Amino acid sequence: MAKRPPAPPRREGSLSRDRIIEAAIVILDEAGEGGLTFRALAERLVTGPGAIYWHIANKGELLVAACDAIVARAMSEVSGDATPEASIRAIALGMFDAIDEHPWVGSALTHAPGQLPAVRLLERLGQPLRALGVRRDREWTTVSALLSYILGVGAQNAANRQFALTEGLERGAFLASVSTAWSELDAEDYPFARSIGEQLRDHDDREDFLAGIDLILGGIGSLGHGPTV
Amino acid sequence: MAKRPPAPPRREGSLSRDRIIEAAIVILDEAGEGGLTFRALAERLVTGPGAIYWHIANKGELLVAACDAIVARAMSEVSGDATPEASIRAIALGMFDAIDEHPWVGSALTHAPGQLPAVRLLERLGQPLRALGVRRDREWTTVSALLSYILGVGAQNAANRQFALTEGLERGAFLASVSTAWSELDAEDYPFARSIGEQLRDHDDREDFLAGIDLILGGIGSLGHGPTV
DNA sequence: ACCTGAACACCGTTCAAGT
DNA sequence: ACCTGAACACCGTTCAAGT
Repeated sequence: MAKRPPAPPRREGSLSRDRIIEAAIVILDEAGEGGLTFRALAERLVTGPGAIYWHIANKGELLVAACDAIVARAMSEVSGDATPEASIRAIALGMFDAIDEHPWVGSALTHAPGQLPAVRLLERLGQPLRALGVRRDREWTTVSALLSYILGVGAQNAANRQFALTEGLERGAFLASVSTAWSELDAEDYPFARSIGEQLRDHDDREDFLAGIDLILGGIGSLGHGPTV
Repeated sequence: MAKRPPAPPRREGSLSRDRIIEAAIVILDEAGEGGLTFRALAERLVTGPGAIYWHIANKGELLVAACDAIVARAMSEVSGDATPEASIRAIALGMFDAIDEHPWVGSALTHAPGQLPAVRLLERLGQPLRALGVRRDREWTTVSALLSYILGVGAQNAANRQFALTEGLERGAFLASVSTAWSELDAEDYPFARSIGEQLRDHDDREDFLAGIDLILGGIGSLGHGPTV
């Protein structure tokens, strides 16, 4: 008689890397970075903390994997666009919106330098940059600037959200408190910060983000693309 | 007979906010973010962990204070420059170099949104931006873009260093490993990343950073400053 | 007023033991 | 092969007790 097959089909509830990552994303969305612990994860997956280590090396790898799942999804949803500039805007906005929906991705991306999630973004930005006619020897510098800007905004958005969540403020209250704090700075040492508080109070993060992208695109455009030096 | 004065002069070794911050900076420089614990700090200051809480509310405040000390120093060392563009470059480079020397500042800055350290930087950038003739209603958008870029590069540099430190690699080895990983990516899905690995391997972080600043400045310049719309 | 250090409520990670 | 859960070596923070 044949023995039981050595690898019986997993039962519905069995653990897997993907199920763990999915649960991690839910926790991160609900409770922020501080909420993701192996104990909370184990509870949600109805198992012990040790079980998770069979599928994932450590917390860092889990964060990168969760981040990558979001970035991959976001990038796959970006549709091709008419001009290279429009493509770059669309990719950047896709990432912005993904981070807006999952703030923890902003900091996770930054903490995983050179790893898959960032590479996905880099790759998507690279194609339209080539189409723009950026010189080969300036490709790295140029994508790198775009990437740094996108990650910079993302990380700050993440920090803002985290701060507001910790303090128990919503966005409006948070901005108001910062704006007030700035307006109370020393008049002699901080004239600019004092005067700009108003613009801070009712700005639009998404518009500002896009304006920054356009500044960089403007800089790329004004460089000229000829074979100079 | 007069009683002992109620507040005798502190003995040399007594604790103070400043001494704590200084010690924190030393630890952060030597051991990175992970090395800063209240126990390590207490040991260095020859006291107990509880004593520190008399002078500082919590770890977050300590990090912001340490970060602020570095930023204040860096900004005070930036000298006034001939043109607004040169000033902005000098401020940005001053910050870059400070983060290069104290990588943890890169992430600390990002995690303290709207707080004093970032405001110092914002203030310094604001003056030359006005001199550049940026329209009043675009001031926030413009400094914000510069700030996001500077913080973005800073946070990534911090992450790179942290990663290399954790992995026990120096910069060259780290770049080589990333470059190799990229060149081994799927040829169909990652043509750009594969081809750019070479430029990554021997790039200069400081030059790239400045090139990004110049792109943004170029974008600001090409906008025109007139009273349009 | 300022400091001490034990104690509390957590972490990430490991590992013998089970199935 | 995969899971369990106690145990280890840490954390940040608190607080009664000291000076």
